[in-house]
Amino acid sequence: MTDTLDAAPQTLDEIPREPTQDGPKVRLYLVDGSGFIFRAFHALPPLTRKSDGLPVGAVQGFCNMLWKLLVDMKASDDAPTHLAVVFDHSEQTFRNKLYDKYKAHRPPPPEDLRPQFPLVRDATRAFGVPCLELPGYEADDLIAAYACKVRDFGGEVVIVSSDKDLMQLVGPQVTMLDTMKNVRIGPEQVVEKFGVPPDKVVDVQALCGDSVDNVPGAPGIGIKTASALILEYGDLDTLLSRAHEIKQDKRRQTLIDFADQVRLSRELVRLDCDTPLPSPIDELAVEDPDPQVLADFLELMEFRTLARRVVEARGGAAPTATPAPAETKGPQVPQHAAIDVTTYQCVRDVETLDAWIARARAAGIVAFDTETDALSSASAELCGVSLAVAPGEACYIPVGHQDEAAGGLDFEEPADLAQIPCEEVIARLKPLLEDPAVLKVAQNAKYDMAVLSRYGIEVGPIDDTMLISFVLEAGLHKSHGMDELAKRWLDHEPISFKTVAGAGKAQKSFKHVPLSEATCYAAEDSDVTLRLYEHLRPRLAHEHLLTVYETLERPLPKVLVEMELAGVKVDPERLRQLSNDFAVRMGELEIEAHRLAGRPFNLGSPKQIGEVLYQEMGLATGKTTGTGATSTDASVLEDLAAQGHELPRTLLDWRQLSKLKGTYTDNLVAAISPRTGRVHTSFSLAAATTGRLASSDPNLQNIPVRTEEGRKIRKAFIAEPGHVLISADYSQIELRLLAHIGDIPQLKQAFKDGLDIHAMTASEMFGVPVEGMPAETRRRAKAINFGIVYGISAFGLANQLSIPREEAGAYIKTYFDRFPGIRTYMDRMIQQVRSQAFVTTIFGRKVHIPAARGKSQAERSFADRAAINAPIQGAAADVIRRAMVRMPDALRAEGLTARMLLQVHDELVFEAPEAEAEAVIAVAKRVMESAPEPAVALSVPLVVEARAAANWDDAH
DNA sequence: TCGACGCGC
DNA sequence: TGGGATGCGCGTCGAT
Repeated sequence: MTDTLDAAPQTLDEIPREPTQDGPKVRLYLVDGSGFIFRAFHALPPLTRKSDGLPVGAVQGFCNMLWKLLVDMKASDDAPTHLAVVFDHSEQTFRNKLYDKYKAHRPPPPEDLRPQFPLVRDATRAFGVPCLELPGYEADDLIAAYACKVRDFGGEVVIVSSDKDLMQLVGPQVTMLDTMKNVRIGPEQVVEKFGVPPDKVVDVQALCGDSVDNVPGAPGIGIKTASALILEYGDLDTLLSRAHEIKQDKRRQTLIDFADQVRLSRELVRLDCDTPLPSPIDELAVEDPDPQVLADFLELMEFRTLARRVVEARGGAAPTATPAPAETKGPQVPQHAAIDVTTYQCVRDVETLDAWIARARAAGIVAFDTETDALSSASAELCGVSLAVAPGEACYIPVGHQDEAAGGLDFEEPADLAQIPCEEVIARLKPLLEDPAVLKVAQNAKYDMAVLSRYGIEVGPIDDTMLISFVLEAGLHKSHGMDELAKRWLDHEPISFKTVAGAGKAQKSFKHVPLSEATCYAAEDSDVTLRLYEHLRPRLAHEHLLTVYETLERPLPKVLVEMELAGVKVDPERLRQLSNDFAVRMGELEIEAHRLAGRPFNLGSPKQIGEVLYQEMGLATGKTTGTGATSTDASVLEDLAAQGHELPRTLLDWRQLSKLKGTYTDNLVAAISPRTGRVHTSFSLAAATTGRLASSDPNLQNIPVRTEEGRKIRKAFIAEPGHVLISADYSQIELRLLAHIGDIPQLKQAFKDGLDIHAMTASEMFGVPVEGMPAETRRRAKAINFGIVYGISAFGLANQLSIPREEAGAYIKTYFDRFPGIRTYMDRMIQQVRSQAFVTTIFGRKVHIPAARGKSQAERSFADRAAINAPIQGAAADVIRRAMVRMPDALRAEGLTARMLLQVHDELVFEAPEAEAEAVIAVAKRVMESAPEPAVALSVPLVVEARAAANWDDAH
């Protein structure tokens, strides 16, 4: 191989495996990754990836720096034997326990920077360099710990950073390197900066403090004074104990008054050399990057210049052929051996468990899945956890398996069910599942996160194969469940749950499934998940959907878990009373209906209603259902009632009550969790192709609101004592987005002027002034506005407004004449869906509409309407998702304890202490109205209306 | 398991 | 030509 990287003085074989052994001296380069990201972000002009607008400036700066370092290193006399990039883990460290204001004023990282954090770690790995990070510690502490260790073994350390906080580590064997300014920092440079040698830097920093990190220090003392004092008295303790000797009155008093604060400051700035090392030093040995992995990464990031440099440095020619178009090439997918469930391991002792955890850490990635004894994550108990560290390398860790209650004539030998105690498993898995340096992968991560959060584990960082599939192929498949994905991509049919647990009446809880079978089933799920991840994840970047995934999907499971676990309080007494009331009135209506029909019949059966109305009473409207049966739906019954018939009205009234009672009152009471006394819905992220969420078990997105009777149910949604419910909803969000997307000047102006949009539409269409406009005129315009969003036809509008079809057709024609931009928008979408079979939202979400390739005209018409609607409905869904992602932090930043409980497509419902109501409304409005920014600058304002009240109906 | 119906946005 | 003729969900019920 002529790879120039091989020309480095040491090859892998010569690198000592143990730094303690005799042999070539260790020379460790530690790159301050976190410091570098921020520096690159602020120093370099903003750069976005051309294909999809993903901000990548800091990643590019980082890659250039790392590449330059690797090249320079080889040429230099002090080339490293070992190398790692060190990252901060979380905002909470032991320093926050010492001093709660430590780094408290730090604003959250800029929005453009956040998606780049994981990418920089990807970059590091692509260059074949280990990433180091540790929960509860800053990068500086890890750097200190490694530096001390290597130094004590007689090795050398080069810290690639310009952070002054690291200068305390400089010494004969430890230097710093500022690659951006290309300067070395040794003891001399430290004296230049602090006026004292490195071993006194901590004392000086303790005295002068640091406003950026919120280290208090002593007021009025800066570097000059501090270093002079330390030089005079020798060290900080001596200075403080002899503070009374200081001549200057003010300075003397300051040091006496603030002695404790200075000592605390010293603890905050002193780096901890005893920080545990996440990886042994010999695992940091310099290795050449895998050329293919690196090339693939640079290609994905579209760093063409750097990619060319890397190829040239290797001695190869720069690629001359133009790469194939992105859509046709497809990313590389690794090939693996077929799935074999007999190879999985059942983990039943801690040594084996620890070995699996170590393998996961070494791999830096682990797929996992939780097995539970129930479907609802809010109540499910853990039965076990499976892990996969590589394709085919998976295990199952049972924790709650039991013998089935031995009853009757069961003489079978009791199975060996020895398992590691649940608490032990949780305690050992927690650090792994929370480790920022280990990526977790799950299928439908929300479920596992909800289950594990009740065991005190906050899983992260995490990728979700279901959401990746959804981003790539929403609309192409009805479900993105694992079994379907496995069949589609791995050509493999996983063991079904039914096979191991049985079905129907005979179904048993997973905890009663024998361990051997449970292991095959559970471990296979993790194995499949990991393989799916390897298959699907590369496509995100390749198909320019990484930003959609990172911003609109990946952050949401965590947010939704919090909402689902919070639940919403309902008043069971009120609902029971309503239910009784409904039942009584239904009984009366039923008697009345039987009397009118002349015989008893089932009011709940459309078929029997048809017999009574159409055959026996001879009524007719002619409307039929899809299967040819005569329809009895509400619009038909309304027509018949309008003709003066009594029975249809009775049926309509009965149906309304039946619906309310059957769907809402009774079931909501049944849905109250005995554990929390609240109702916990489940939100689905991958249900509606447009990106809307869906709610189920129970569905809290279709609680009645339109009728007086229905609103009684809404009134049963209440807040805890001393709290209020707050409802914040977007006003006309879909029409506003249509105005923006379709670029409709009159609509945009009307929204900017805050006009009544339906009245303005009516005025524009019918040429009547808004003032004194008849209500009916406005109603018609409103129906048209909504119809347009849904791709309505003249027939549909005629039905909606009960007007002749010709008249409806004329309205639509007038509408298009007045707002020609809308016709243009519709035609554009129809053309796009017919040529590509998908449309996109302004945020980049892709909605596939395969019916556009359908055989029948009906199918294609359907596709046309979906194509008109999807970019609007989808953009609205994207907007509220963005608001939801930011909401918890925004509330917390204002010191508010309010919680987000529900999302109803254009509405968010919160629960807050009464005293917080106003502040919460302000935050909710701000976050929701600015949600599109900075990704999209809308040409219309978004307006959110919010109210607080004791129940949902009054708040809405 | 399916279709009809009806609740929401 | 002419049938079918507003988007996206979920839950209940009766009929099969």
